[in-house]
Amino acid sequence: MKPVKGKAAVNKVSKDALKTVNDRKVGKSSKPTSKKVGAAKKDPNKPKRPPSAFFVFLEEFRKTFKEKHPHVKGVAAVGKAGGEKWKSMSKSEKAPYEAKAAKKKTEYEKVMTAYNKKQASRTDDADEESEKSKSEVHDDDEESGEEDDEDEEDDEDEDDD
DNA sequence: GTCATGATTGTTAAC
DNA sequence: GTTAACAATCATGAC
Repeated sequence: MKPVKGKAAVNKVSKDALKTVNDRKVGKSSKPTSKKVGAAKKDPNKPKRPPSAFFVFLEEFRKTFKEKHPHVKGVAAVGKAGGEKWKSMSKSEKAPYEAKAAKKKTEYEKVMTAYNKKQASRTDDADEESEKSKSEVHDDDEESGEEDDEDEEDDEDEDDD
């Protein structure tokens, strides 16, 4: 179990936004306009974004990096090294990672569609349910089970390449 | 014991 | 079109 991930994912945002942004793009513009900050509400049920090609590569790179530099601790060093290597890689070298990322993206779109549908129907339902739920215990819908796409991950994984 | 931080790039979504 | 947010990772320090 890794409860930390949940929080890490959330908390990292703040620091990421603070520093990364500051370093990366803020340079171009100084617009503190909090766009989604206020509008974006966090949905624990919302599917996570798929890893980009770089992240797919990073996963593998981390393993290699750790083997080569077992004494190096911290993800910062790995991230930096991975970033440099990524830049030095040729398109053909990145291809397999991009393919994997594309696959994940497709899945993500699928899940998102289902999620959006669910949200829509839920909102609709919520309207009616809100009345009923007053007297009834709203059953968790999360149900869970519907998440379907899980099975795919089985065959996806190591694909070919 | 729990949480934030650190570093990277790509992609997405909101404006 | 622009830009902020977020995706993974994990040892470590701070509280």
